[in-house]
Amino acid sequence: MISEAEAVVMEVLWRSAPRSAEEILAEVGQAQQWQEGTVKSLLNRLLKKKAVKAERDGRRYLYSPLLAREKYVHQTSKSLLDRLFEGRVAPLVAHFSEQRKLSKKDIAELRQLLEELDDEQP
Amino acid sequence: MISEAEAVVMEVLWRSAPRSAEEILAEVGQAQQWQEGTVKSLLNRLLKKKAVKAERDGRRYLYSPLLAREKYVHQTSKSLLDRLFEGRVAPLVAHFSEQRKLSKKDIAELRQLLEELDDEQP
DNA sequence: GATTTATGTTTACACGCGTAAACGATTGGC
DNA sequence: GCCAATCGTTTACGCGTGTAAACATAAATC
Repeated sequence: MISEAEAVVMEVLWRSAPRSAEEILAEVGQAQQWQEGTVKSLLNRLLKKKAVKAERDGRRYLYSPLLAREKYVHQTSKSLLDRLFEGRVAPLVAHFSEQRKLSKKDIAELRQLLEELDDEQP
Repeated sequence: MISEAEAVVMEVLWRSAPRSAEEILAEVGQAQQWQEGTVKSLLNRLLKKKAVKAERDGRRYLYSPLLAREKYVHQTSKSLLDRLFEGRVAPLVAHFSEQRKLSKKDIAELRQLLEELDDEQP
């Protein structure tokens, strides 16, 4: 599985790829306070894990994701649901509801979602 | 923060406490294939992190949670939401919905939840 | 009282991660 | 052709984790 720092790099590539190491650093350097070497290392680990691929572009490489964000998000979330909420979504929502941590926007979107589910397969 | 293996021990204590190391092992040994020493180590790390407390009971200790499950669940889930879903619940539910990973039960419970929210503060 | 038994405490060790420095190779400029 | 800049690759190092063996200690038994 892919680590948290690695995921930061992936997020950049998921937003737009292919990208060079330099570009990735540029996009993430401020927020993360990373040096160049750090990004290089992370990219190499991601290569080893087959989460990204690299194609030569002159003297440098351009990196693209092989692992789809959808898949990563799903694995990660499912693992959390399994560990904390018996593998189901509703208990998680209930938890946030009890903690008063549902925004208006959340509630509106959830309503919308459920309506759409109604219309789906009758 | 508390690690995944440590959380397994916590779950036992959250279900019922106080418990001895032996009892914890008994409850978790099958599933985890852990030796006694492993549980002892995890308990000591949890003590150091102030996630559990120990009270003497004759020759042994009985352990109880200091960290509330609610709190742990919240920290862990919020961190995931922040990293993957802009910090909000609805996008997570949408994700599982798109993946057709909402059970009937989930959907029913979500509906219920939203109805209850209606009734709350008018 | 000496030995075994039951507990807890200390130490260990390999592995992944976050973070980077050092090294190497290729290329562009003079 | 040599030097400097630009990339990528290798190596490093401390820290947390998963997993446990080794050690210490106190109580129970013979």
